[in-house]
Amino acid sequence: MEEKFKLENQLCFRLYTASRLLTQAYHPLLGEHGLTYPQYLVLLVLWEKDAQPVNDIAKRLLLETNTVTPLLKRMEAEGIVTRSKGKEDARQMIVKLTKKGRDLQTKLADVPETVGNAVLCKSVTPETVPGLFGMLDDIVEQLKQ
Amino acid sequence: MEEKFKLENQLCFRLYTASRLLTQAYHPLLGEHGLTYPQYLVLLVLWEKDAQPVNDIAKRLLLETNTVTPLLKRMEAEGIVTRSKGKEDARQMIVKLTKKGRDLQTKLADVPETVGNAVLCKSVTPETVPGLFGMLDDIVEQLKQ
DNA sequence: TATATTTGCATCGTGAACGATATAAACAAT
DNA sequence: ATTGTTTATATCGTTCACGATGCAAATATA
Repeated sequence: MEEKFKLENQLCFRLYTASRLLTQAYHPLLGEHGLTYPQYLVLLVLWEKDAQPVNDIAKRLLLETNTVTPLLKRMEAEGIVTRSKGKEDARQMIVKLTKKGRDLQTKLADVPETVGNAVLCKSVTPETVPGLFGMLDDIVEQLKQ
Repeated sequence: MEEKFKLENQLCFRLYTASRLLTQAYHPLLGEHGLTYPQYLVLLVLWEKDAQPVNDIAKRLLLETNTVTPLLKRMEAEGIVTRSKGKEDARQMIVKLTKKGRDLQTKLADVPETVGNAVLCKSVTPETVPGLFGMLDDIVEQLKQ
């Protein structure tokens, strides 16, 4: 009854903490450009492929549309994206980058490396990261059911 | 400019997703008893050591007190904990488990194993988990600065 | 073609997270 | 003792997450 409830034995608490702290490491870099971390994730998706419906963005990030919709509306208010009804399917809202949204990619060019360097330590190195990625991917795949 | 911005190359996105999905796995088990995952974390802390000030709980969870305070007030409203001014230091709020809070430990006895089994997969096994824990702990330690 | 179902998105409510700020108690330094 | 500083917690505002629900467009079925 004791050991299994110890915080040190919980995978979830570690993931939760590591995720929060690493997200915080992005904060000063993104905040400079008025972005939050989830908004940055949306940009990553749109930089890969512009003009996507809300649903595709949500699926890519494994989020619900009711999380993504208000987030996109804030990004629209900031002039980073536009949202317009789909031509062939009027239910869809197509999200497109504005020039400002595209230009952010150049401005944020150093972010991945800066954050990447911030986490490098004894057991997390270019050699061990692929193994870590593999385990996290397996966990995600397992839990997507 | 391309590769480094790919979602698949982001450690943070993996941690963020794995954390969210694993937390979701707790949801049906905890919701049955009216608990959220962060509230469950507070219980883990108090089951280890009852009667702690807000600050000690927050530090243990690496959270700010402005996150923990409203959370504790909700738990107090549910009758899971009590909050009372400290005797020797009147600034502190000492958080104690009620009988209901202590009894939850018995009721939630199966939770760690149930969730633990849910994440087991190819690359995440009793043999590999210590390595994963080590890397996540290093990341957390690194980012706590 | 009329009706039913599904799909895509939005709205609403609740509970975190967290930066910024406030307040009161404890402690330190005159 | 008075003033200043630190410490412990609380309050406020904004932004996620996410379950539940609503609605209109698309699609399937009768």
